[in-house]
Amino acid sequence: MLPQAFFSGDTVETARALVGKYLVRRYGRITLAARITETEAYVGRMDKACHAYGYRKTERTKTLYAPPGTAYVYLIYGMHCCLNFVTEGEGEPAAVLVRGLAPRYNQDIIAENRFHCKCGEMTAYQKKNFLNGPGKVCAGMNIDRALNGLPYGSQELFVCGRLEEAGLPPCPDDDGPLDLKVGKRIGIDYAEEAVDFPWRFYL
DNA sequence: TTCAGGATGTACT
DNA sequence: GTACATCCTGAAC
Repeated sequence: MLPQAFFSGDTVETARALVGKYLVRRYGRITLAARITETEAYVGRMDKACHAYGYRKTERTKTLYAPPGTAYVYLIYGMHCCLNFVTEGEGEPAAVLVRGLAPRYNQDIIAENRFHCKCGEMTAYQKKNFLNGPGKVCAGMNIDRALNGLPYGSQELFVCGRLEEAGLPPCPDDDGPLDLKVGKRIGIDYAEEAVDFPWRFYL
């Protein structure tokens, strides 16, 4: 498991560093794992796209002020959940949004959560649109608002640098250098000058 | 393969 | 009442 200190530094750097790491989700007797392929940084201090812009503090945003590594999960567009990890020091509202994943362990269960069918039964369209969006990430990994505020270090949800750290078989495809790309964030057209910040990282 | 449009509930003004 | 860090469907090409 990555140490909590991984999340305590600069938010943009943390977003960059999270790409290629592994998200591990445990519930009941089930363990799911997936590689993080896409992230975005949100910084309340000066970022109009962030829910806590200008240190706004409400019932929803209070989780952003929690210690680093805390899970921030909220509902968007009335029907989808988004998963973030809180960054920087406690009291400093910032987070990294997990926008995309590549399944690595128990793919059949992830497919079941997402499409109510097994991996082998997915259509080409479903394979292409498996976990390539924040709402899809939460659906596949069985993440909802019940996890909002979960402290980092819980066995229910954490991040590790290698699958072996979670007792899972490694994925040889993941060896080698990362082809990391940088771009503008998505779906924040209202955020004025912040729409152009190059705070999105993806493979 | 791309596009437009609708679903849907909560937070905030 | 308005906006929202989205996803899916169906139709056209």
